[in-house]
Amino acid sequence: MTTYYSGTPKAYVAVDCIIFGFDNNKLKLMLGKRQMDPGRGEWSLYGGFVGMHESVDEAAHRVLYELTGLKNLYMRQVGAFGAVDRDPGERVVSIAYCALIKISDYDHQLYEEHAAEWVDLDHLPPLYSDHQQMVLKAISLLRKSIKTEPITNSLLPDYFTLTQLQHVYEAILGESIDKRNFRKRIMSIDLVEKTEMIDKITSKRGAALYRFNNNRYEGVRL
Amino acid sequence: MTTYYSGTPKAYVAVDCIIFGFDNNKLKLMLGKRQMDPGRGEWSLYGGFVGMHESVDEAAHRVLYELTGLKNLYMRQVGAFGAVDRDPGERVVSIAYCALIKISDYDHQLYEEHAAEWVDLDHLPPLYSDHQQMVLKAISLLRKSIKTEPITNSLLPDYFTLTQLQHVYEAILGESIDKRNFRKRIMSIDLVEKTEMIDKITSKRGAALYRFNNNRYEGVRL
DNA sequence: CCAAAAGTGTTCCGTCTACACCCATGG
DNA sequence: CCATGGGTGTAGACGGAACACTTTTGG
Repeated sequence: MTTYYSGTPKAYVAVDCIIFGFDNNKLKLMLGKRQMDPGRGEWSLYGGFVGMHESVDEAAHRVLYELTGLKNLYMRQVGAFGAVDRDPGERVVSIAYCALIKISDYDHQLYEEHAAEWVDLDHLPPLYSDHQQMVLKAISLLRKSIKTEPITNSLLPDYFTLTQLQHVYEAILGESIDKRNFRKRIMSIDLVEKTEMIDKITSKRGAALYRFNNNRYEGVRL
Repeated sequence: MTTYYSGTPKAYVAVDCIIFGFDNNKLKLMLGKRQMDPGRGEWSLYGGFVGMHESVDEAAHRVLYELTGLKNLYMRQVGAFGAVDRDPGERVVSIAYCALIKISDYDHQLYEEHAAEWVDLDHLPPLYSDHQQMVLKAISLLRKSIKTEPITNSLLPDYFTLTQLQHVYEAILGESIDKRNFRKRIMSIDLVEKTEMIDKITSKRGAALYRFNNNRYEGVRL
């Protein structure tokens, strides 16, 4: 071990995961009650410390994996949070990551192990430390990226109806969208393709199921 | 000092500043040669370690102040960089910040003290560690934010011609813009106001000098 | 007198928006 | 048979893009 910077103070470096899911036409956030001091019992994002032999990105993926059993999820850095007293007692700099998961893929056994809950985004409880700021920033980023990146495919199951897709857009943007205009836009980018399957669960008539085709959209706006 | 997290490893936390200026119709980046090991002599962004009694944001402002003598500059977090071996020898997580400064305000005595140089953005030398990635991400952010935030007022002197303003946009966006369309857009948002002053330096005929009025643009697109 | 930069409008085209009715079916 | 959600087209408004000539004056 070299000692180039001896005398310089170090800090704990953590990651916190803002995990979004989509269910019942609502955006949900995965929260848990903190199981360690300080802040035991408060609602909190899932997080963990960055190990010495993993990058910060890897730490975020690891934490998410430990929580959900899922790998290769959409994850994106939200930002570093470094107020002096953001953690009571110790100096912890935390790097927030936003993740999108398909709730249907989530291993439900893990709910109880981690005391995880899906909380409705517009009924958030008070959160530990600066976690609320992290969530707000993540939502703001989501709203921007939904216009240029195909992030919805991380939230929906493999097959879905156009109405479901529209609901995802509406939940993220926080506004309702005209059905005909929405379908026109979606069809003009060739983001999805129709399948032969029909969903009869949510409607009597039945709705065509679509899937994402893996074209990327380049420079497309919504 | 409490010891909630004893056993957890710590890391050095640093900030690095991507400092943009505008001169001679070009975007410039302030670089220096590293004056410490490791990497002594390599081209590098300016950075420093985060102290225990300052937030990460404050550390970034402090580093910028030490370098330029300027306070209250536009600064924006670019992101955290946390590869395991991004710093040779020690584990350093660095948080990059983008700053915009008016080159005319810069105290030129400080150039030599810090061996700072303004380097043309499209002739960047190889940079230390992951600093090039930081720069690329900062440029990408700049391109996005110029459409929604009045960042140009951080790059131009208090009084400027519309042609200068257009050159800033062109330099950041990396493409040329139609003069008439540009002026129409700028006038439709009321971003700037005409003054009685006339600049006779760059043209024989003389160009009207404008200044920013401090309206912010809310939700405006370019 | 001419080179060099400032300044100024119009037309066209594509995109976004608003808007309402019929369809299929399970219960 | 009716309630429920699925599916479809058009017209008007708006904003962005293309485009060229006149003005002023220092040298």
